[in-house]
Amino acid sequence: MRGAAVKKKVHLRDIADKLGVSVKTVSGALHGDSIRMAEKTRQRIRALADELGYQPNIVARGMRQGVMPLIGLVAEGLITLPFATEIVRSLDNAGRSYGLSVVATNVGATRSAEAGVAEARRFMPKAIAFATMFHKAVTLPAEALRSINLTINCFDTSLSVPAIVPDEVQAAREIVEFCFARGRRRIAFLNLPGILAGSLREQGFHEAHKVKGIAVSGGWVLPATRGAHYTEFSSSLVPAHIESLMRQNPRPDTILCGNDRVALEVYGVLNRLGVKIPADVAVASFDNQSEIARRLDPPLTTMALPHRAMGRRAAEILAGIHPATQQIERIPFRLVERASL
Amino acid sequence: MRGAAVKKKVHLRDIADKLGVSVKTVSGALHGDSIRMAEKTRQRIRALADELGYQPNIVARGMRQGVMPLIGLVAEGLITLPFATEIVRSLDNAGRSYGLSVVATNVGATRSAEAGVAEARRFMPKAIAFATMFHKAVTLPAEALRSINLTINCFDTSLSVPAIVPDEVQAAREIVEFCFARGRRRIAFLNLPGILAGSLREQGFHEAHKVKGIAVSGGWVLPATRGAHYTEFSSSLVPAHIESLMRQNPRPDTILCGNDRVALEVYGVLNRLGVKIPADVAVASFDNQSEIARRLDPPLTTMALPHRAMGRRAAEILAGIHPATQQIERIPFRLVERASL
DNA sequence: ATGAAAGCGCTAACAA
DNA sequence: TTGTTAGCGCTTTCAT
Repeated sequence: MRGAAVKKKVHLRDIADKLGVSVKTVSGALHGDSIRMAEKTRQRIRALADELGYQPNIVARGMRQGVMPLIGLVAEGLITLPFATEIVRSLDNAGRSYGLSVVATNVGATRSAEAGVAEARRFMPKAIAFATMFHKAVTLPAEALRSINLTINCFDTSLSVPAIVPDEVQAAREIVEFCFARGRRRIAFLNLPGILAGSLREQGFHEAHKVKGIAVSGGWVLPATRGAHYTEFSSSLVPAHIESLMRQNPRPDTILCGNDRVALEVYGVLNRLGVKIPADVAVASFDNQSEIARRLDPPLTTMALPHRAMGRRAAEILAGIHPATQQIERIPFRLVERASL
Repeated sequence: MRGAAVKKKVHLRDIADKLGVSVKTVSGALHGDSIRMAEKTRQRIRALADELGYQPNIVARGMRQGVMPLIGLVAEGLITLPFATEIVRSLDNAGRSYGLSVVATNVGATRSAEAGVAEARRFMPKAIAFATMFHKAVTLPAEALRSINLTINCFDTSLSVPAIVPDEVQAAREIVEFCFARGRRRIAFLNLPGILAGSLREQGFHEAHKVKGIAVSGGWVLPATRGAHYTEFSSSLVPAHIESLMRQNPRPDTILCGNDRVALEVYGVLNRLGVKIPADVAVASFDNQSEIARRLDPPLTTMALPHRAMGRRAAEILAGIHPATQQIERIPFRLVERASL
């Protein structure tokens, strides 16, 4: 019965005994030692190993070698922005193609990054990554930093560890250029105040205008919220700004939103005002939080955060396949064209 | 320098040597063997261990004992419904209080559950859980099932493994009762066709009416989408249904939505029709996908999926602290009262 | 080209 | 009460 063969745990020892060879020979046949070995012996060994469904005990191997086939992932604030977990999924997926699994641990309000890193280290992972749920600068304790091989969606201010982040400036440039290509010329920007993504996107916004030789209308780059930080709780300025913008003459032909949640609010206000999207005013945004963006009416044109690509690239680096070449590697957003622009 | 002491890896051996005792004594002092040991010896050992920052090598221990302090989490379809990752976060958090970390692996379209379980098993976790991103029945291969200690957000049709799921029937009953308490009597239900949560919620919907002796209006339990399954892509029936409902006389005083995304669409249509929420018609829903529910205007009253509680309870069971007592354990939703009802 | 033996760091029998 | 020994399953010198 084949099932039973797979069930019973089979060790190098079993294979060695059945074949009348030593344990070391079997070990060598299955991994390294490729050159110096009778091809025939190796064939026999491999065949039997397959038949018995041999799986090396990675814990034993880990102890011997001091490394487990793991990526330690220390993630900050999984609570707040769950959709960034696409990074985790992608890292898991890509990691597997290099034979690595993921041990994940959450840190945040109640738990320091240092504690998370220490926990990860105890499993002797091949590499440790620190990830945040939105793009930001962090300053990690030196002690922790020494064990971190890569930061994802953030960079340490010391720049002593390679980082992978989304390319916010590119994203803003590209969406603005797309507006221009669509014949839009008067773009208002309801940006996210107080966060890194916001200021970088604003930079790209201005750059694109400059390149095209189009002036940014005064007073049309506005904060979507009152608080310094963009949180669920900060009071929204969207209704006030949109109402004011719609009263102006000429009024904007496009509202660029700091993210899809801002866009969700913008839709609400425009709806109430009877302004048609995109006939009267186009709307575009950042993130591609698909739950929102696809379901809005009309569906929202937005720059998709490259979370999946970031995870893939991170796995490459962590597996040591294709090391980081720059301190901060910026991954481009992708334009998702829907009906709102 | 204290930092250096923590850096250099310290072994039982080091402590034993410095104190002139045997390795076994140190091991015993730090864990089991509590009774039969000179309290003084133990104090000395503990003190030195602390000072040196001793951390047992869990890989070595794992090899010896055949178990690693891990929960293997095999999760299906993290892609589709990222907000269910609250389960993972909560499991991670609660697991840690029992000294367990989480190795997570995603399965789905490209990868069988069996493969995921096999991967998890190789790390010799204390227990393995299988989780899905929405509530459903699954039929896992017998081979995999044997290694699974708990299913989360799903149950195997064989009922041979304990399961933790959200209590959909309770949720529907409770929200309907809340409508009644608010004086609402004519509730239309735009439900999710073809999924388990939908049929269970429908059951609760009817039960609550029956208990209160209020008749369900004929033709007011309607599918939100055309497709048998609720996916992003199935064509929505929301606009048609809402328009039709609003034309009736008497018309509903409440729209209960299959989930928050349906509610998002309902808001759009009601807005367009100039129907005020909740003055003209109240809206309520299920899930509490906070990105949506908090941000809608007015904020949405909804039954929150108990993902966090599910993760906590799962950790208890997996850690063996408080074993499962029933085949299927149903965790109650929580009413989140906002302004839409 | 293969085998024998040591040892990764820890815990569990068995002795003392 | 403490020490000694063996061994978890594997890889890696060192012999053969």
